[in-house]
Amino acid sequence: MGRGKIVIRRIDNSTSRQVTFSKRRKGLIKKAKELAILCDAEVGLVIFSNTGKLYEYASTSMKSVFERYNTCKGENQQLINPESEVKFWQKEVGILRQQLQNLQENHRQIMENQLSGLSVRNLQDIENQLEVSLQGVRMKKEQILTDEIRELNQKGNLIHQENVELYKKVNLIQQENTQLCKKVYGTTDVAVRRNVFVPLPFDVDAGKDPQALIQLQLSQPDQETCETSGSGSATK
Amino acid sequence: MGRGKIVIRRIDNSTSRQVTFSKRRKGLIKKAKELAILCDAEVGLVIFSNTGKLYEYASTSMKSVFERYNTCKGENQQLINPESEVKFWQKEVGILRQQLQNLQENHRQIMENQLSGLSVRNLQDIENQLEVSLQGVRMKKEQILTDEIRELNQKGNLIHQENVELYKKVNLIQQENTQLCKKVYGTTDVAVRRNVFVPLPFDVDAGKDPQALIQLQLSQPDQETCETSGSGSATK
DNA sequence: AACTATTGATAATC
DNA sequence: TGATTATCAATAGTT
Repeated sequence: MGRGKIVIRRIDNSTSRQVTFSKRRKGLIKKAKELAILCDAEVGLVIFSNTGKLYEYASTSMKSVFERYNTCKGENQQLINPESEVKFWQKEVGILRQQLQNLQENHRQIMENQLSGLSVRNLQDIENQLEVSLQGVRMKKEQILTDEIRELNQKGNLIHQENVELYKKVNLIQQENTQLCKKVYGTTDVAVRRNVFVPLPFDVDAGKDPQALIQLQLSQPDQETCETSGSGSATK
Repeated sequence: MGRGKIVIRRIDNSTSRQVTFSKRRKGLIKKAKELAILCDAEVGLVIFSNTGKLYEYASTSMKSVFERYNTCKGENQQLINPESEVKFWQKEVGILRQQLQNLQENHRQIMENQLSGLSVRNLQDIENQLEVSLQGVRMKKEQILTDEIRELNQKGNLIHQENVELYKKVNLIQQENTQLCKKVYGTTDVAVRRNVFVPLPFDVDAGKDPQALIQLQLSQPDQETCETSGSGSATK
């Protein structure tokens, strides 16, 4: 391809080498371009000179060529270069961002639930208030009941005392009767003396739990024995 | 360079294009090699065919070429340098990991709070159970009270009836007395007839709220008028 | 860098 | 795809 054939080995002469480098480099890049154009290929060419100078050609861009190269090769051997490292970290960032979003969504929902939890607490407050009110009602009810019991006991005692007095009077009259009978017939009037009234026991607490009574603070009359005889009619 | 000159533009004929690609690709790589050897250069060549197939040549290694390329370029323009890009993304990952950790810690605490919230619910359950128990106790108490009231009413009625009967007997005996007195003295015995007993009203419900009584389901006796007398002594 | 003799690459063809 | 070859581009050596 020139005035004479040459063997392909490093050119010792520095000048010749540089000259050849210039010529061949230009030719190489030209042919790379032609290949890319003629054959619709993506071509990347990087040349470092002996002296460290960079020459390059890329039909598209060097980045594109590198990435495509890594994609092709990367399926076989990972971690060939920094580009793939960048990809790796970018992927990591993507995953972390997704996780963050999920957690934040979760967080939001929990916060909403907590708000509803607060309303439950409010409901409990209301319920407590209701309970207080109910307790007031209950207290009043109990008051009414104990009052009633106390009044009933008082009335019972009154009636009982009346009975005792009546009993005394009956006895008194019977004695009078007896004396009268003696005077009239010289004997006792059997028809009149047929019954002697003995008070029935006024025992309202029979079978009751004493503690319940204490709790109720009832003023119960003491247990008594009394006799009763009855005939009654409602009048109101 | 062939049987005829060609213009450098995409070869429409697919077959021709592929053939040309083969030949020129080979030639290009050959020349790249020659350049690297002859001129002691570092050369990297990447070729993607129309069909996506990868062909490559690197005098040293593709990784070496890429790294050297990036080093060269990176010193001039920072943004292209994957090294710094990697650092950037690593930093980003660090930040995101920190955020994730914070959120997770937050999440954990909230979950614990929710657990304590559940225990509040448990406490409320317990409280509800307690309330049920209390209601049972209250019911029993009311039952005791109403039973007591009913018994008192019954005893009251009994005593009232006794009073009425005693009253009748007093009247009867008085009549007898009167008759006897007439027979003995021809006149009435004043000493014996000094008192006439009239039953006191047996009104336990006076001043009470009728609705309260209905609520208590008390079996109240009809309001009556009655007279009572009492006397008592404890025995238990 | 220019010139050119010569080689080598390759387009066209089979 | 490979071989052939006529042709021309690339370039080694010279100036």
